[in-house]
Amino acid sequence: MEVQVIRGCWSAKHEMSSEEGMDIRRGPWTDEEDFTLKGYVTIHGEGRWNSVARCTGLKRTGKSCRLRWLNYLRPDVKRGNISLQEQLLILELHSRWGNRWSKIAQYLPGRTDNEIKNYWRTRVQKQAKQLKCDVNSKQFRDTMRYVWMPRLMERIRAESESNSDEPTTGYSTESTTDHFPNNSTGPNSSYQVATSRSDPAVEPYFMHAISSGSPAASSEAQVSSISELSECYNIPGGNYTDNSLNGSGLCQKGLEMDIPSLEHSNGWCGGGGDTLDSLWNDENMWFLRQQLYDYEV
DNA sequence: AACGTTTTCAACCGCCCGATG
DNA sequence: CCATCGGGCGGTTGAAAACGT
Repeated sequence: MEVQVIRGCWSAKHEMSSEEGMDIRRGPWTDEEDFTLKGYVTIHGEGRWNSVARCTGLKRTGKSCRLRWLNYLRPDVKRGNISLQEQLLILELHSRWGNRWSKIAQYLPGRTDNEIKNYWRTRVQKQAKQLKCDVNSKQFRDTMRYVWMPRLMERIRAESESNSDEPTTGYSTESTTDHFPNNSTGPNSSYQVATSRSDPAVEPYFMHAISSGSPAASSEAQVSSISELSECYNIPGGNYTDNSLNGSGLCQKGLEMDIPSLEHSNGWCGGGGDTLDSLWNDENMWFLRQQLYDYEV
Protein backbone atom coordinates (compact mmCIF):
# COMPACT_ATOMS: atom_id res chain seq x y z
CA MET A 1 0.00 0.00 0.00
CA GLU A 2 1.63 3.17 -1.12
CA VAL A 3 0.50 5.97 1.11
CA GLN A 4 1.21 9.39 -0.17
CA VAL A 5 2.52 11.73 2.41
CA ILE A 6 0.33 14.52 1.24
CA ARG A 7 -2.48 14.02 3.63
CA GLY A 8 -4.28 16.31 5.89
CA CYS A 9 -3.13 16.73 9.41
CA TRP A 10 -2.22 13.42 10.92
CA SER A 11 -4.00 14.60 13.96
CA ALA A 12 -5.14 18.06 14.75
CA LYS A 13 -3.87 17.79 18.30
CA HIS A 14 -0.47 16.68 17.04
CA GLU A 15 -0.09 19.08 14.20
CA MET A 16 1.94 21.60 16.11
CA SER A 17 3.32 21.68 19.56
CA SER A 18 5.61 23.95 21.37
CA GLU A 19 8.93 22.68 22.62
CA GLU A 20 11.19 25.11 24.38
CA GLY A 21 9.37 27.94 22.70
CA MET A 22 9.92 26.44 19.28
CA ASP A 23 7.09 25.23 17.07
CA ILE A 24 7.43 21.55 16.35
CA ARG A 25 5.56 20.03 13.44
CA ARG A 26 4.15 16.55 13.78
CA GLY A 27 2.21 14.21 11.59
CA PRO A 28 2.70 13.32 7.92
CA TRP A 29 5.65 14.74 6.11
CA THR A 30 5.16 16.98 3.10
CA ASP A 31 7.10 16.65 -0.15
CA GLU A 32 8.84 19.87 0.70
CA GLU A 33 10.02 18.56 4.06
CA ASP A 34 11.19 15.33 2.44
CA PHE A 35 13.15 17.31 -0.11
CA THR A 36 14.76 19.39 2.61
CA LEU A 37 15.70 16.36 4.67
CA LYS A 38 17.08 14.51 1.66
CA GLY A 39 19.18 17.47 0.78
CA TYR A 40 20.57 17.70 4.28
CA VAL A 41 21.49 14.02 4.44
CA THR A 42 23.06 14.15 0.98
CA ILE A 43 25.38 16.89 2.13
CA HIS A 44 26.00 15.98 5.77
CA GLY A 45 25.33 12.27 5.84
CA GLU A 46 23.32 10.36 8.40
CA GLY A 47 23.51 11.19 12.05
CA ARG A 48 23.45 14.47 13.94
CA TRP A 49 19.74 14.47 13.59
CA ASN A 50 19.13 17.16 16.13
CA SER A 51 21.09 19.61 14.06
CA VAL A 52 18.83 19.09 11.07
CA ALA A 53 16.22 21.45 12.42
CA ARG A 54 18.80 24.09 13.25
CA CYS A 55 20.51 23.87 9.88
CA THR A 56 17.51 23.53 7.61
CA GLY A 57 14.70 25.26 9.42
CA LEU A 58 12.66 22.08 9.43
CA LYS A 59 10.24 22.24 12.31
CA ARG A 60 10.78 18.61 13.18
CA THR A 61 12.49 16.88 16.06
CA GLY A 62 15.73 15.04 15.41
CA LYS A 63 13.99 11.80 16.18
CA SER A 64 11.31 12.50 13.65
CA CYS A 65 13.92 13.30 10.99
CA ARG A 66 15.86 10.14 11.73
CA LEU A 67 12.72 8.03 11.54
CA ARG A 68 11.58 9.60 8.31
CA TRP A 69 14.95 9.00 6.72
CA LEU A 70 15.39 5.44 7.89
CA ASN A 71 11.86 4.24 7.23
CA TYR A 72 10.98 6.13 4.09
CA LEU A 73 13.54 8.33 2.39
CA ARG A 74 16.60 6.11 2.48
CA PRO A 75 17.37 5.13 -1.13
CA ASP A 76 17.66 1.40 -0.46
CA VAL A 77 14.48 1.07 1.53
CA LYS A 78 11.87 -1.23 0.06
CA ARG A 79 8.29 -1.62 1.13
CA GLY A 80 5.57 -4.19 0.69
CA ASN A 81 5.65 -7.64 -0.94
CA ILE A 82 7.56 -9.46 1.74
CA SER A 83 8.89 -12.55 0.01
CA LEU A 84 8.55 -16.11 1.25
CA GLN A 85 12.20 -16.19 2.18
CA GLU A 86 11.86 -12.98 4.09
CA GLN A 87 8.83 -14.36 5.89
CA LEU A 88 10.73 -17.49 6.81
CA LEU A 89 13.65 -15.46 8.04
CA ILE A 90 11.41 -13.29 10.15
CA LEU A 91 9.78 -16.31 11.74
CA GLU A 92 13.08 -18.03 12.37
CA LEU A 93 14.85 -15.00 13.74
CA HIS A 94 11.89 -13.95 15.83
CA SER A 95 11.71 -17.40 17.38
CA ARG A 96 15.30 -16.90 18.36
CA TRP A 97 15.40 -13.29 19.42
CA GLY A 98 11.84 -12.29 20.10
CA ASN A 99 10.87 -8.69 19.42
CA ARG A 100 14.37 -7.56 18.55
CA TRP A 101 13.11 -5.91 15.40
CA SER A 102 16.19 -3.94 14.53
CA LYS A 103 18.33 -7.01 14.95
CA ILE A 104 16.04 -9.02 12.73
CA ALA A 105 16.01 -6.21 10.20
CA GLN A 106 19.77 -6.52 9.80
CA TYR A 107 19.16 -9.74 7.92
CA LEU A 108 16.53 -8.33 5.62
CA PRO A 109 18.24 -5.77 3.43
CA GLY A 110 16.04 -2.83 2.66
CA ARG A 111 13.51 -3.76 5.29
CA THR A 112 13.11 -1.57 8.32
CA ASP A 113 12.52 -2.69 11.86
CA ASN A 114 9.26 -0.80 11.69
CA GLU A 115 8.03 -2.77 8.70
CA ILE A 116 9.00 -6.10 10.22
CA LYS A 117 7.32 -5.12 13.42
CA ASN A 118 4.19 -4.15 11.52
CA TYR A 119 4.29 -7.38 9.57
CA TRP A 120 4.50 -9.37 12.76
CA ARG A 121 1.69 -7.52 14.41
CA THR A 122 -0.67 -7.49 11.47
CA ARG A 123 -0.05 -10.96 10.02
CA VAL A 124 1.42 -13.25 12.61
CA GLN A 125 -0.47 -11.98 15.59
CA LYS A 126 -3.63 -12.08 13.53
CA GLN A 127 -3.13 -15.80 12.94
CA ALA A 128 -2.51 -16.37 16.63
CA LYS A 129 -5.74 -14.57 17.35
CA GLN A 130 -7.60 -16.73 14.86
CA LEU A 131 -6.13 -19.83 16.49
CA LYS A 132 -7.30 -18.44 19.80
CA CYS A 133 -3.91 -18.67 21.40
CA ASP A 134 -1.37 -16.20 22.60
CA VAL A 135 1.30 -15.26 20.10
CA ASN A 136 3.96 -15.88 22.75
CA SER A 137 2.55 -19.18 23.88
CA LYS A 138 4.52 -22.35 23.41
CA GLN A 139 1.65 -23.81 21.45
CA PHE A 140 1.72 -21.07 18.88
CA ARG A 141 5.48 -21.05 18.65
CA ASP A 142 5.41 -24.78 18.05
CA THR A 143 2.74 -24.37 15.43
CA MET A 144 4.92 -21.85 13.67
CA ARG A 145 8.01 -23.94 13.94
CA TYR A 146 6.61 -27.31 13.04
CA VAL A 147 3.82 -26.44 10.67
CA TRP A 148 4.16 -22.97 9.34
CA MET A 149 7.87 -22.78 8.72
CA PRO A 150 8.14 -26.19 7.05
CA ARG A 151 5.33 -25.19 4.74
CA LEU A 152 7.12 -21.99 3.88
CA MET A 153 10.27 -23.94 3.16
CA GLU A 154 8.32 -26.27 0.98
CA ARG A 155 6.80 -23.41 -0.95
CA ILE A 156 10.17 -21.77 -1.39
CA ARG A 157 11.53 -25.02 -2.71
CA ALA A 158 8.55 -25.43 -5.02
CA GLU A 159 9.00 -21.93 -6.36
CA SER A 160 12.66 -22.58 -6.88
CA GLU A 161 11.92 -25.74 -8.81
CA SER A 162 9.30 -24.06 -10.92
CA ASN A 163 11.92 -21.52 -11.87
CA SER A 164 14.51 -24.14 -12.60
CA ASP A 165 13.90 -23.94 -16.33
CA GLU A 166 15.05 -20.39 -16.31
CA PRO A 167 18.72 -19.60 -16.59
CA THR A 168 20.14 -19.54 -13.11
CA THR A 169 22.15 -16.80 -11.58
CA GLY A 170 24.44 -19.12 -9.76
CA TYR A 171 22.23 -19.82 -6.79
CA SER A 172 21.78 -23.38 -5.79
CA THR A 173 19.65 -25.45 -3.54
CA GLU A 174 21.23 -26.53 -0.36
CA SER A 175 20.02 -29.91 0.65
CA THR A 176 19.35 -30.36 4.30
CA THR A 177 17.92 -33.80 3.92
CA ASP A 178 20.32 -35.31 6.37
CA HIS A 179 19.14 -33.12 9.15
CA PHE A 180 15.52 -34.08 9.05
CA PRO A 181 13.88 -37.26 10.18
CA ASN A 182 12.74 -39.29 7.26
CA ASN A 183 9.26 -39.76 8.57
CA SER A 184 8.54 -36.23 9.39
CA THR A 185 9.14 -34.02 6.47
CA GLY A 186 5.92 -34.18 4.60
CA PRO A 187 5.37 -35.50 1.13
CA ASN A 188 8.94 -35.63 -0.02
CA SER A 189 10.67 -36.73 3.14
CA SER A 190 13.37 -34.40 2.06
CA TYR A 191 13.86 -30.88 3.13
CA GLN A 192 15.66 -28.59 0.90
CA VAL A 193 16.04 -24.99 1.73
CA ALA A 194 15.63 -23.41 -1.59
CA THR A 195 17.76 -20.45 -2.22
CA SER A 196 16.04 -17.66 -3.92
CA ARG A 197 16.19 -16.94 -7.55
CA SER A 198 13.22 -14.71 -7.11
CA ASP A 199 14.65 -12.63 -4.34
CA PRO A 200 18.37 -12.30 -4.86
CA ALA A 201 18.57 -9.29 -2.59
CA VAL A 202 17.82 -11.42 0.40
CA GLU A 203 19.81 -14.41 -0.76
CA PRO A 204 23.16 -13.77 0.90
CA TYR A 205 21.54 -12.83 4.17
CA PHE A 206 19.17 -15.77 4.02
CA MET A 207 21.88 -18.32 3.45
CA HIS A 208 24.15 -16.62 5.89
CA ALA A 209 21.56 -16.56 8.62
CA ILE A 210 20.42 -20.10 7.95
CA SER A 211 23.71 -21.76 7.26
CA SER A 212 26.66 -20.02 8.79
CA GLY A 213 25.60 -19.35 12.31
CA SER A 214 27.21 -15.97 12.20
CA PRO A 215 25.45 -12.79 11.35
CA ALA A 216 25.86 -10.92 8.15
CA ALA A 217 26.21 -7.55 9.73
CA SER A 218 27.09 -8.18 13.32
CA SER A 219 29.65 -10.42 14.86
CA GLU A 220 27.94 -10.84 18.17
CA ALA A 221 24.55 -12.03 17.05
CA GLN A 222 23.67 -15.66 17.29
CA VAL A 223 21.91 -17.10 14.32
CA SER A 224 20.72 -20.60 13.90
CA SER A 225 22.80 -22.74 11.66
CA ILE A 226 21.10 -25.12 9.32
CA SER A 227 21.86 -27.88 11.74
CA GLU A 228 20.38 -25.91 14.59
CA LEU A 229 17.34 -25.20 12.53
CA SER A 230 17.03 -28.82 11.65
CA GLU A 231 17.45 -29.78 15.24
CA CYS A 232 14.24 -28.02 15.87
CA TYR A 233 12.61 -30.62 13.71
CA ASN A 234 14.53 -33.46 15.27
CA ILE A 235 12.66 -34.49 18.32
CA PRO A 236 14.11 -35.37 20.78
CA GLY A 237 17.55 -34.27 19.75
CA GLY A 238 16.90 -30.62 19.09
CA ASN A 239 16.35 -27.52 21.12
CA TYR A 240 13.36 -29.04 22.79
CA THR A 241 13.90 -30.88 25.98
CA ASP A 242 10.27 -30.99 26.90
CA ASN A 243 9.40 -34.65 26.76
CA SER A 244 5.77 -33.88 26.42
CA LEU A 245 6.53 -32.93 22.89
CA ASN A 246 7.69 -36.37 22.02
CA GLY A 247 5.35 -38.93 20.65
CA SER A 248 2.03 -37.34 21.30
CA GLY A 249 2.97 -33.68 21.29
CA LEU A 250 2.16 -31.10 18.73
CA CYS A 251 5.52 -31.31 17.07
CA GLN A 252 5.23 -34.89 16.33
CA LYS A 253 1.64 -34.56 15.33
CA GLY A 254 2.31 -31.51 13.32
CA LEU A 255 5.04 -33.26 11.46
CA GLU A 256 3.05 -36.38 10.95
CA MET A 257 -0.04 -34.61 9.90
CA ASP A 258 -1.73 -35.49 6.73
CA ILE A 259 0.03 -32.93 4.68
CA PRO A 260 -1.00 -34.30 1.29
CA SER A 261 -4.60 -33.77 2.23
CA LEU A 262 -3.81 -30.17 2.89
CA GLU A 263 -1.81 -29.73 -0.22
CA HIS A 264 -4.93 -29.60 -2.25
CA SER A 265 -6.48 -26.85 -0.29
CA ASN A 266 -5.84 -23.35 -1.47
CA GLY A 267 -2.49 -21.80 -1.16
CA TRP A 268 -0.49 -24.46 0.58
CA CYS A 269 1.80 -25.01 -2.27
CA GLY A 270 2.79 -22.82 -5.08
CA GLY A 271 -0.39 -21.38 -6.43
CA GLY A 272 -1.38 -19.01 -3.68
CA GLY A 273 -0.24 -15.51 -3.08
CA ASP A 274 2.98 -14.65 -1.42
CA THR A 275 1.50 -13.89 1.93
CA LEU A 276 1.20 -16.25 4.83
CA ASP A 277 -2.50 -15.63 4.83
CA SER A 278 -2.83 -18.13 2.05
CA LEU A 279 -1.53 -20.80 4.39
CA TRP A 280 -4.39 -20.27 6.76
CA ASN A 281 -7.61 -21.06 5.04
CA ASP A 282 -10.58 -22.44 6.95
CA GLU A 283 -9.66 -26.06 6.53
CA ASN A 284 -6.15 -25.52 7.79
CA MET A 285 -7.42 -23.39 10.63
CA TRP A 286 -9.69 -26.19 11.73
CA PHE A 287 -6.86 -28.66 11.55
CA LEU A 288 -4.47 -26.47 13.47
CA ARG A 289 -7.04 -25.81 16.15
CA GLN A 290 -7.36 -29.55 16.53
CA GLN A 291 -3.60 -29.80 16.87
CA LEU A 292 -3.59 -27.15 19.54
CA TYR A 293 -6.46 -28.85 21.32
CA ASP A 294 -4.66 -32.19 21.29
CA TYR A 295 -1.54 -30.46 22.47
CA GLU A 296 -3.29 -28.97 25.47
CA VAL A 297 -4.90 -32.19 26.70
C1' DA B 1 -23.86 3.66 -3.70
C1' DA B 2 -23.54 4.14 1.17
C1' DC B 3 -22.18 2.83 5.33
C1' DG B 4 -19.70 0.17 8.93
C1' DT B 5 -15.79 -2.67 10.08
C1' DT B 6 -11.17 -4.29 9.67
C1' DT B 7 -6.48 -3.88 8.20
C1' DT B 8 -2.35 -1.51 7.18
C1' DC B 9 1.52 1.16 8.21
C1' DA B 10 3.59 5.87 9.00
C1' DA B 11 4.63 8.35 12.82
C1' DC B 12 4.76 9.20 17.55
C1' DC B 13 6.05 8.31 22.53
C1' DG B 14 8.73 6.95 26.40
C1' DC B 15 12.41 4.42 27.97
C1' DC B 16 17.07 3.01 27.73
C1' DC B 17 22.01 3.19 26.73
C1' DG B 18 26.47 4.88 25.49
C1' DA B 19 29.36 8.88 24.77
C1' DT B 20 31.06 13.03 26.50
C1' DG B 21 32.37 16.65 29.67
C1' DC C 1 31.17 9.12 39.72
C1' DC C 2 27.42 12.12 37.95
C1' DA C 3 24.68 14.92 34.67
C1' DT C 4 23.47 15.81 30.12
C1' DC C 5 22.59 14.79 25.45
C1' DG C 6 21.90 12.33 21.17
C1' DG C 7 20.48 8.37 19.20
C1' DG C 8 18.29 3.76 19.07
C1' DC C 9 14.67 0.60 20.28
C1' DG C 10 10.12 -1.49 21.13
C1' DG C 11 5.35 -0.43 21.87
C1' DT C 12 1.33 2.18 20.61
C1' DT C 13 -1.72 5.20 18.04
C1' DG C 14 -4.78 6.64 14.55
C1' DA C 15 -5.71 8.17 9.57
C1' DA C 16 -6.40 6.17 5.31
C1' DA C 17 -7.26 2.27 2.54
C1' DA C 18 -9.40 -2.01 1.83
C1' DC C 19 -13.00 -4.96 2.54
C1' DG C 20 -17.68 -6.57 3.71
C1' DT C 21 -22.66 -5.96 4.00
